[in-house]
Amino acid sequence: MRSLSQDAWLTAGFAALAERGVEGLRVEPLAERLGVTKGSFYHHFANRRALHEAMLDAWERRGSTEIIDDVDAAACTPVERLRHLTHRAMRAEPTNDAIENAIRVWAGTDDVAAAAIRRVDERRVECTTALLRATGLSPARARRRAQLLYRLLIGEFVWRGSGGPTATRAQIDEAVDLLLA
Amino acid sequence: MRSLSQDAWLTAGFAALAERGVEGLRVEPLAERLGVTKGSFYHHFANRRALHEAMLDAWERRGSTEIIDDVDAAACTPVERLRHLTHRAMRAEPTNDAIENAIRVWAGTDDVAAAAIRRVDERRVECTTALLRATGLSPARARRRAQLLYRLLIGEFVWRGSGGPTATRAQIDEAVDLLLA
DNA sequence: AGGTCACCATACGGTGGCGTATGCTGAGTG
DNA sequence: CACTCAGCATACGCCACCGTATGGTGACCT
Repeated sequence: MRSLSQDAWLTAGFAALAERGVEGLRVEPLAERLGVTKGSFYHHFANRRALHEAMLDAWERRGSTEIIDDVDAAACTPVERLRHLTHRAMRAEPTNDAIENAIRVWAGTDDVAAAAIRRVDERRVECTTALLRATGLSPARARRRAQLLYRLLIGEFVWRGSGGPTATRAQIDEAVDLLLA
Repeated sequence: MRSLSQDAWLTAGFAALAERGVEGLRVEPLAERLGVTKGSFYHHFANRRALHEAMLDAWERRGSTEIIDDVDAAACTPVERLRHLTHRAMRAEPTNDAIENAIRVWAGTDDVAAAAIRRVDERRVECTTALLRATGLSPARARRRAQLLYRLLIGEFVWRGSGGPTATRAQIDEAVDLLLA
């Protein structure tokens, strides 16, 4: 099947992206990892760039539904939802963290990547803003604090990636408490 | 002069690092940027790796003194110092931001870079912790909140780098207020 | 049985970058 | 004035990777 193999390349691509960043997204090493030659790659993709964009697309698509589903899943009151969302978002998943960080870095030198992560960021902040408003904060304040929380989230991801400490549940709860004060 | 030319390579290196990340730290492009050939490079450095480590060393050396000097410079009360530090640290300086981000990413695949940024992080958090303790917070709480603030700082740097909004003075002040609550 | 096509291998030319070898030049020194 | 040496140029071999061209193979269809 064609789509199956395409997916295999995408999966291998995300693994490489997590390990080495965009620069690790090279055709021949990926082929070796998959146990084939690059002849296969150029059968499924026009060129290296096509893989890149397909990956960005897949990542954005997955990143969009993920959060909303997750927030809708459990917890009823806005505050409970916010706590759930925060814990969920901050929990350590090395591969996903690394991918997100890599794409964020990638965005520094690639317009398509920048556009993708910008849309994802916007959606996430929008979602958080809505939750904060539902707890009674004014629109402007809710947005400011949503951005604050989002910076915290990014900082957590990135710091962990460069050897920093992982936030404890207590720290996360304390941060949310402070935001709701 | 030998040391002068070495510095020129370091300066060019930091510019390349800010623009393209570690992968932009290539000998021949740097040489072209400096208007010489790579023959010059290999006169000053044993190899590419030597430049990398020299840059990490220079960055860490500069990053160490910078903060302490800055905090000692103005403002008297701990709270004033904290505000000054926060504003100073968060102010947008594209090149420095980019260098810091690049080194943090670099740390993901390079042990020497990881060790360097780890030491810098530790020093900064230690400094912030001391300030927070001086405002009356308990040692444990001061440390937790210093880490919180540091995550915020990293998040600000990185988000800005990927197209996010720049924190306003009001947002920064609000964050500090929340931390001191 | 013959044809088609998805899927992959092999071989090739081209490029960009690393590191080395070697030669040139001009400024300082005895 | 001859020597030395820092500083750089030039030219080379090497490697990793990109993309293309072309051929092979097995499954599936008719």
